[in-house]
Amino acid sequence: MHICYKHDLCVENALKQAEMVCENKGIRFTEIRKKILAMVWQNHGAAKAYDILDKLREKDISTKPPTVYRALDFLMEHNLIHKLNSLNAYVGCSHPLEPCACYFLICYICGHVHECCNETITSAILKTTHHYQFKAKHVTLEIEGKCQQCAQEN
Amino acid sequence: MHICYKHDLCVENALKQAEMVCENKGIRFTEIRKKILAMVWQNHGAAKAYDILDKLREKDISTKPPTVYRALDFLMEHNLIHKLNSLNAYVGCSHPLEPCACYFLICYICGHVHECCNETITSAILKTTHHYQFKAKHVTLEIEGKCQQCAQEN
DNA sequence: ATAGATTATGTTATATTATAACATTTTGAT
DNA sequence: ATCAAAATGTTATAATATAACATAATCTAT
Repeated sequence: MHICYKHDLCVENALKQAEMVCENKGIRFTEIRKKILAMVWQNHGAAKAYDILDKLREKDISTKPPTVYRALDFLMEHNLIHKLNSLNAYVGCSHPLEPCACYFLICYICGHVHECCNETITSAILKTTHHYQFKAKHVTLEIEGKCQQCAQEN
Repeated sequence: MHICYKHDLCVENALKQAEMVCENKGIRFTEIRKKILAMVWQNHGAAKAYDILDKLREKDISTKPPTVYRALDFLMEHNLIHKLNSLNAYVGCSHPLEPCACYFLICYICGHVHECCNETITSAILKTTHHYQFKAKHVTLEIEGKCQQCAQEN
């Protein structure tokens, strides 16, 4: 996966924003939630629930699936992460303070996930749903393919 | 779910088109595949793999998951059905002879799935992927919400 | 028409993903 | 300090999907 210059900053930033979101909303950003958010942010790929579980179990063997799923549910509810349904995996949200419909470019070579929140696509979807008088509540848009870097290299 | 005037015709048509696809491609449209395609087409909602399995087991108790998943994989490979990742369920394709990127409007009230293959959305996606020089291979676009009928009724 | 190759199906076992239900602990509000 | 609410712990199991190997059906070339 194409790496950040300093991915630590991404993680740090994500945690800081999460703190703010939770403070604004008056909800609790507990240690487990923090730890799991950091794990999802481990890189710019998508994290699998049971990989997170395994990692937690390295420190505390008694950790169980609901611990992970509850934290993931919490993080999703508050737009701190997104679930990628096509992968059954979870990815950090880069703008939790300003939630919006997000679309994902997923590289099947390197696993990199690019989140884009794109007016062009949003308005195209809106036009379509409006045409059918369909009241959209949630949009899943995941585009799998080969990212620019991987296309060059292969 | 809003029902067809004569849904039998939908099923019949789907099977006829599937015959043609398979004949064109020189692939085998076996009894199992036919039966499972018909089950997916049972209505305009999405069918769950294990519901199909249960139905098959009413006739032959020895039927096992791989039977279902193999048929579903075959049907997907040849664009006879689509998987809805947000539901883990499968829906018939209404134009298997002319495969294209399809988008789905899924009503969370009645379960109706509307397949739309919409130039507006397609070109918006194309514009975005092109911008990132991303070579898209597969698009998952599933829009959950309330369909027109259900919006009126509730 | 038949042997060998290919494709499809049967079967066993298990992997992967996720949740229900209830007990206990921690936190927040009064 | 007490009660209510929220979070976490724990047990059990549900739901979804695949690997691996055995057998059967079909196709292809002779």
